[in-house]
Amino acid sequence: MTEARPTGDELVEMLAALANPLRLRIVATLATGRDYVSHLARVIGVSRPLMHMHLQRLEAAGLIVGSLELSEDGKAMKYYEVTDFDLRLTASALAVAARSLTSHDPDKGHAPKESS
Amino acid sequence: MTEARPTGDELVEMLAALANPLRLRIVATLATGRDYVSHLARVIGVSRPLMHMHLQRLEAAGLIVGSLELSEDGKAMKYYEVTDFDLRLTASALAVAARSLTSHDPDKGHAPKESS
DNA sequence: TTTATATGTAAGAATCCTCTTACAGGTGAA
DNA sequence: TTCACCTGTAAGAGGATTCTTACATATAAA
Repeated sequence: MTEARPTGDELVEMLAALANPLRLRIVATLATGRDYVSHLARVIGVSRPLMHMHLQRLEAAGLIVGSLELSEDGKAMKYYEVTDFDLRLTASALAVAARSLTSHDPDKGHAPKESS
Repeated sequence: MTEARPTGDELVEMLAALANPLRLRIVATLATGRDYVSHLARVIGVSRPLMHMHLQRLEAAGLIVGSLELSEDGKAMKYYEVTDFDLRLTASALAVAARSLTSHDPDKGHAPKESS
């Protein structure tokens, strides 16, 4: 187990990264082996800038990692691969993660009276 | 295990529902026991219409269920409680779920040439 | 009747997300 | 030089999310 226990904020970021059909498909594709962005964009059928953005989102969440390498013919290739994350989503597990959320805003008075 | 294996689309909806600090806190609170929306809004510190919206989102994803009941003094109370979902998020598990995604659009030609 | 509780829902603003188009740079081969 | 690859990023449109305010309903108690 590499990804021990993410904080609430980290968990939200991970879930947000995975809560997208295209990004889910990207992770699924990378699960079968590493690949570089242009090829990945072609395989999945998406424009390269769009792929680039989604890969950044997944990497920021810690679900994939990229490394810029030089191919034999000298071209710069950015290879991505999945990290070995393992998240368990149950109500009680989420309750634990929720304790470390940093979006309380206890000062800002929400919940106005709303009396009509 | 109640939630056997959601489809790709269902999984995305579940993840999207959980990928929000407030909704994560709602699930965490309901994990300690059922509650009705007005009280839940007060406890968490959010306006009731906002709580209502988030509860709908969570219920649509199948993470919570609500039941409208009549209290002793005749008031209508909508109680929500968590379902016993149990999701495992690994790269290979996501790869399985991704196969049942319904957002291919194989006709619509993405990935234009983009040659400058 | 008025007050307090509960429910639902609609309209609008502000913001975030998604995606395309267009530009910048680089190397190697014809 | 030109073409075919690779990389990155910025601008803008369109739509989805999030949240507030405001309205509507109902019951019980003072």
